[in-house]
Amino acid sequence: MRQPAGRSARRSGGERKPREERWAELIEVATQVFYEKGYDGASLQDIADRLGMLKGSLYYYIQSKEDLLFDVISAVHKQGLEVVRGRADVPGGPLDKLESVIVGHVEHTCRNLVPTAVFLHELSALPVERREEILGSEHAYQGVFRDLVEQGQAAGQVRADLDPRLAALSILGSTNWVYRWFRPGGTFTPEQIGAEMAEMAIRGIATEDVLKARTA
Amino acid sequence: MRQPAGRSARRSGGERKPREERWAELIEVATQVFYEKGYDGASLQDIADRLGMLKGSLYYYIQSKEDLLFDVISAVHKQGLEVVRGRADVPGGPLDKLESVIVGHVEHTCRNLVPTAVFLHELSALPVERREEILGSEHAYQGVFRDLVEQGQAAGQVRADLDPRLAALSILGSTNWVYRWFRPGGTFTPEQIGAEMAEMAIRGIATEDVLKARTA
DNA sequence: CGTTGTACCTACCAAACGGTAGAGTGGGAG
DNA sequence: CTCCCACTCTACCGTTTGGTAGGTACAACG
Repeated sequence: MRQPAGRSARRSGGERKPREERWAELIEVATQVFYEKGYDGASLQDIADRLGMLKGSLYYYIQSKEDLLFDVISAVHKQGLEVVRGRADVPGGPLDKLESVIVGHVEHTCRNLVPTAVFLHELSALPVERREEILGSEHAYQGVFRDLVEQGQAAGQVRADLDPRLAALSILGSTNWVYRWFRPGGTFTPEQIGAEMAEMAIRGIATEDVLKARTA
Repeated sequence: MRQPAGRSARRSGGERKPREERWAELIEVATQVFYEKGYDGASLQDIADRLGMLKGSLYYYIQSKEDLLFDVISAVHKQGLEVVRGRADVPGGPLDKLESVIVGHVEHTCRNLVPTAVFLHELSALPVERREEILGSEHAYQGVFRDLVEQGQAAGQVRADLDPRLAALSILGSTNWVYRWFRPGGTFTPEQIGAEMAEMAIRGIATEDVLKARTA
């Protein structure tokens, strides 16, 4: 099949959309298609079909398929990073901050499930340079968590024998994994999930003193 | 380019390999290629090239590309499940079992990094029926963890207010995430990582009593 | 020596892929 | 009324894809 050719004769009614609005639609549709089929499994034909557009017309908006993935991923990553960094600035001790960060991170993941899944799953489809352009060479996300763990250790609130990087990766693992099982309308709300996960994570790394104070 | 045609005239020397040995090579190469390029991004041409074989010849061994992915994934999943189930039968209380399960799971992941990554990353490339054929309809892996959490609660060793499924998913998240950052020869050995992660996970869900006893 | 079966090659398909060039087409501005 | 240009379509390209049909060299066996 060269081109569908069926739905030609100009989409009836002919509601023309302005550039910005159409671009937003493109990103949204592309995100959804990448989510369903993966980057390599998705074709520009799929995306164009859902937009009621022909494949070639997409190139009025994009330069390449890869650009599309890049835009999808960098948008959601930037957004998430802002959330997490904002939460790290909340008043209180390191553990209070960490709690806020975890809750914020989980909520953001749940509320942006599809783009987040694309980010976490398809990042590897980008060439290394563009990947690092997004992540920042020293893994910004991971850094926020690790820094808070270290601050917690300095304050005597986190077990000193713990490796901060390992602890950060453990917490990031459990929270990032959420994108694989969370479905809106399930048993728990994003807030509940965030709260429970924060509780587990913090108890997992805290010193005895903190735990006693926390329970009391 | 139709076919390379360069290395024709029958692979010189002509060391013929018996079926079983060649099959093992195929699986190993396919696993590696799927790991590097993803299932959709990998082509049978890639795989055949690395085997020093022509694309068409692969069909002497397989029926379809999908079969290859299925075999890779189901093998490593079965193996991992055996490890985890075996560890769950270790003598001791629920938390001792859970600790052993976590350590075993992490070690297995680290020692089978490439196939595990393919399993966790490309499972979604399989059609639902075959996916469920592997996982078992009620998520066998997750079940092991959840059961242990519930047993822990029954024994008063795990906080009663915790949702067992959520706890299991949290633990599975942090341990499964390991495939994304572990590299052999890094700072930590699989044993160390397993031990630390088990410690964090168990402290995260245990009751105060258990924690006091654990420290002492 | 002839037969048989294994393991691979040759040569090909139709379909789909990402991408390009250029021709409309309709609405808004002058 | 006209002209412009934002936006989409038509028609195509070269390449690669998963997959197939039939042939062939070789070793083992009777």
